[in-house]
Amino acid sequence: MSWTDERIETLKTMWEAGQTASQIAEALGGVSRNAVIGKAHRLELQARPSPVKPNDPEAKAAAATAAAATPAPPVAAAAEEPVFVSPEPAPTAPPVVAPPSAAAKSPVAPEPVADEPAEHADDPEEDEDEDDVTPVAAPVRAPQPILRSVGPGGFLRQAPGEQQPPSTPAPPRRLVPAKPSAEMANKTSLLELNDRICKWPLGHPGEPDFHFCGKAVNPGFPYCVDHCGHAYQAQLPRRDRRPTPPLPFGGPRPR
DNA sequence: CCCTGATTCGC
DNA sequence: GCGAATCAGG
Repeated sequence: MSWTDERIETLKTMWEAGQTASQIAEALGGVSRNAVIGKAHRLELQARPSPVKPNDPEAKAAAATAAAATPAPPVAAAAEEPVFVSPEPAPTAPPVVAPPSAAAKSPVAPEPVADEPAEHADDPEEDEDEDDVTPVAAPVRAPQPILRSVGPGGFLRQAPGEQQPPSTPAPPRRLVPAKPSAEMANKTSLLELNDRICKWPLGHPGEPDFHFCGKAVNPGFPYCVDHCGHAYQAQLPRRDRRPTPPLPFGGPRPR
């Protein structure tokens, strides 16, 4: 897998939005977490809270040397660049949400299917399943304390099994770490992705109307039922297989 | 253990 | 340029 412009742009966007390297790697597909980190550094996207001490260069150098001979003596110091959070309150999604409209049409990007209001989001017996599917991405990620926001369906559902009591009063609204773009009012933005809303991208990263599907996921998958239908397709015999891989984020954009 | 990002270095 | 291996912190 190579770093196309689109992929790099997605990487930048997600990195700056504070997504973890693992999440980015998963979203991009075909690359490892390390690849993402490595690329991010090559793009000079660094400056993120790192587990590793930024201070004490000698110890770090020592450690690095222990692993492999490190000739480079660290130049002490480097001014600490404080990380700024946007002083403006984050533009949060409005409580009322219109169903996603076909905002961006592209021959490459998945198109939103005609959709009904999410009155009945889950039919438990919807099987596009196991035999002979091409796994594009699978593992579900542990939930992260990202701001919860309404999706196009109006609200988010939980499977009965994973109900969590509202023990914590009000999840504090997280301030947007960087570059909030205001015009995405109704759209599910990168910042609102969590493990239970559909991550199917609509439009192309970097474009103003780029957003994510945002419907409730097909449990166990990163996408909603509709988009799982796009993402996981039965293997056809090789001879008459369609030459169009439905990878999100993948395709080169014809301009 | 799991996760995270940082760094190095062979390719 | 790329990314696996390896590191260290949480």
